[in-house]
Amino acid sequence: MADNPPYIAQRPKRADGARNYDAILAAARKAFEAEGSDASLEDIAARAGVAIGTLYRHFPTRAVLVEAATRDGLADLVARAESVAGDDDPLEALAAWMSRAVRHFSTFRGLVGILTQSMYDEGTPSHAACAAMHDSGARLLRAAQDAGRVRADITPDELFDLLSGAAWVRENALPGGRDRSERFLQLVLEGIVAHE
Amino acid sequence: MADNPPYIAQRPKRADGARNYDAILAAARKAFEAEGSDASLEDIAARAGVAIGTLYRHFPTRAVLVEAATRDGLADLVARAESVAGDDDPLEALAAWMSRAVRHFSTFRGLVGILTQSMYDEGTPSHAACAAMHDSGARLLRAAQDAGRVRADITPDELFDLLSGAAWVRENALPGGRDRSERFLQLVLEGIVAHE
DNA sequence: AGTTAACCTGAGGCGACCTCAGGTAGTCAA
DNA sequence: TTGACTACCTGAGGTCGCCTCAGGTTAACT
Repeated sequence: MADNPPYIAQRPKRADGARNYDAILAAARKAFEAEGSDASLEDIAARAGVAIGTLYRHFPTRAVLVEAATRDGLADLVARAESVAGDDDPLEALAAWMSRAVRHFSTFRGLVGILTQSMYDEGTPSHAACAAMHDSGARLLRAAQDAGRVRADITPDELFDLLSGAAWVRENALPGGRDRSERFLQLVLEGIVAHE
Repeated sequence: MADNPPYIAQRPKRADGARNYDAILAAARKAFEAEGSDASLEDIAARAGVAIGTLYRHFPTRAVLVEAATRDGLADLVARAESVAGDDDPLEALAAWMSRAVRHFSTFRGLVGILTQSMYDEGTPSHAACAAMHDSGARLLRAAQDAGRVRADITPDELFDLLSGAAWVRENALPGGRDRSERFLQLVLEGIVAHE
């Protein structure tokens, strides 16, 4: 028990270190978006103008790099949940947030998988952020349920399953095809709303 | 246009060839189930008691091997669709078939992804089988819609999105955790049924 | 200017992918 | 049964991505 917490990347204080950290992160985001979460780390290092060892110094693991690259987005998602929490219609609030979440979950190919793993596996760099996001979503769900707008028998985990499914569909869309995740979410929501 | 069709593996006629083909397929199925669709091909060859070159002779591509390993399952799915097509309740028939499909789609990690790609990308070894399965599902959907049991505005593609989402959830379940795809499917179906 | 430790570099070992030149052995016809 | 044909098999080796580590560099602070 009490495994020491997973390593989380932090921006170095020395000027050269910080510069490289930023460059790697920028290159990583671009590469992930273009090629998915399994993009070549050596490519990322090269594009950042840095030796491979430097990349590993700052981000000892691919998971650590992914966490750093998606940190802001997840935090934003949590913030947004709090901002819509006071809306008139809690169902609208939930739906809007879910749509946002799906979009973030499918920022690049492979992200949903990493996030769903992280959701349940402590010891993963993204776990803390995921847990926070889980709570955000759970609160919105609860509010919609308390208002009688969503079936009472839906659990947060089920909500995230549906959400992940939508994100997966989105991230696996053919390059040309349009986004079908909105429709997915719409259908899912209709299976979830309370029919008086 | 008229790209030549994708290569499909076929069992050789010579005795040694057929033996090795079978051994590789058996080893591949086991490996895929244990480690997902990206299991090491060299391991598979070794476990089949065959040199790596032999594996590539029969299955020039990972996709070809996956196709061969899942061929029977897909065919079975199509057959089953035809067998339930005459059932009393077309919604029941559809639901039962979807549940089966989800189970087959998540035979091993990575399969759903391959199948959804194959669904829309001709030039993929599994495309023909996927297209056949697509039609099977579409027919069941159509029957349920004609009977007024399912909303008329659902398209086959949407059906398969939902189905893939469920399969993805299932194949990404934590080793310990129980299967949540049944519940997923149940919720999805409730968003799809016609409300009188 | 000197010291220190944070930082950077890139060669190199490992495993997986895939190819190909050369060897082996089923099969069939005579 | 024998010979010839050719489908089939083998495994060394080139490529690439992962990751480590011994040794060199330099920012930052005194």
